[in-house]
Amino acid sequence: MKHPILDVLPVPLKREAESSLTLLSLPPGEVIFRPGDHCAGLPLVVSGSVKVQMTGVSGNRIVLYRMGANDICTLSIGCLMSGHGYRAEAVVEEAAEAIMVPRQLFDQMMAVSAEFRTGIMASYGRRLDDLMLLVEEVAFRRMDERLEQWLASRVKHGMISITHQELAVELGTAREVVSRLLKELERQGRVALSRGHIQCL
Amino acid sequence: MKHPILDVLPVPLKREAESSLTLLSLPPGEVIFRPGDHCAGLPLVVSGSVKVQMTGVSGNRIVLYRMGANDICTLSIGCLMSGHGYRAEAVVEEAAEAIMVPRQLFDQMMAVSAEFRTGIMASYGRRLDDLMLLVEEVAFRRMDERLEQWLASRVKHGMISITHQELAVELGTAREVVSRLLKELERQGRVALSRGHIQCL
DNA sequence: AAGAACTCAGTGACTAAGTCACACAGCGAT
DNA sequence: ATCGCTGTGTGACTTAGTCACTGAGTTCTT
Repeated sequence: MKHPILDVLPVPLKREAESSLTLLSLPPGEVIFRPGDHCAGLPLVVSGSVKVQMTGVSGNRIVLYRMGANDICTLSIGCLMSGHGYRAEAVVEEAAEAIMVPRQLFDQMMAVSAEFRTGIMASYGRRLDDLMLLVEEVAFRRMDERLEQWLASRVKHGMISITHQELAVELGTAREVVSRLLKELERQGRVALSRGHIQCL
Repeated sequence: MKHPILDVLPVPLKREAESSLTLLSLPPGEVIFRPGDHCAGLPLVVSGSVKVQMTGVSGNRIVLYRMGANDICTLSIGCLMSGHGYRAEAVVEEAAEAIMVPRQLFDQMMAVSAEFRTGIMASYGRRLDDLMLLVEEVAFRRMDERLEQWLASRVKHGMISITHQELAVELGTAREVVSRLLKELERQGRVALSRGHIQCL
């Protein structure tokens, strides 16, 4: 099976998982779950990239975190256990492959393997850490710094394809703020702007 | 034993827990853990109130959430599992009682009881939800609304004992901002201010 | 009891960020 | 070429955060 958390399972259970679970192919733009949705099982991300974002009462959105290869959708466990609907939304960015582990099988895995439990809990811990850092970032850091850091962290060949609106959702701010900060960077000769693209120099 | 999560355990393990675990008394102001601390075990809060806050790179602090009676310090599980130090700090507000479950015993409980596992995971889910709501609040909601809501949520007999600085940490903003907003509320005749106290009218 | 030392609160001046309203540019469809 | 849609630029204004400083209320000293 293609997800490392399954490799820690004892052989019989691993076999069962391999035979009963299928690899889902998720095209970019696909919405895996939306606010209010009920949780069908635990998604394990095998490849690609999925962003998790939430919409506030005000209608504003913000990206909370991303999941990549080998990640576990920890958010789903809470929904699975408490029966609440999701509060956030998951959208595929780069075409992804995922495995959906149904609740019953998940329970079995948790019961049987200490290593599996540790993996799940550690994943939870990381997510909690991510969110704590995000709170700090949103509450205290300057937007120009955050923007530059975001750009630096995901340039590919000096070029990024994204609209100002999308970038605003990444940072949890308004489109106008992003436009103005980018314009200032352009004036400083640090980037070149064109419709839907940012060229980092 | 005094914490409900322990009641779901099978009798032998519950007995063992009752005999080996002691109830810790924590006076107000006591720091249960600080950033960087290593995790000794899973704290279960039996009574009282504990706030969890973090300090940003800028030195600013913000309260992330509170734990009350019957809560589980979910944050500790991540540290326990991954071996990382804490990123936040826990401070006792109202004198609290807590039980500290050492890692080995916690592992045993997780191994033995499905109900215990479900309780732990559900607690994790709630904490994630809290933090997601906090992100939204900090990113998008107006400070005056947040301040009024905070006051409304914890008035006792119309009176609150807190300094503007402490209130600023609750909301993740600057002391001056709190002072100004409170002064405006006083001008509107909604509160009466005195050193260290806010009287809600 | 008087003064020193400390904590808490108030405020002006300024910068950063968010909101609102609107103009206009790039691009695809007809 | 024109229309319509989406994306971007900008001015004017409000809200929030920062800096520097004053002064008021407490507690400690002697």
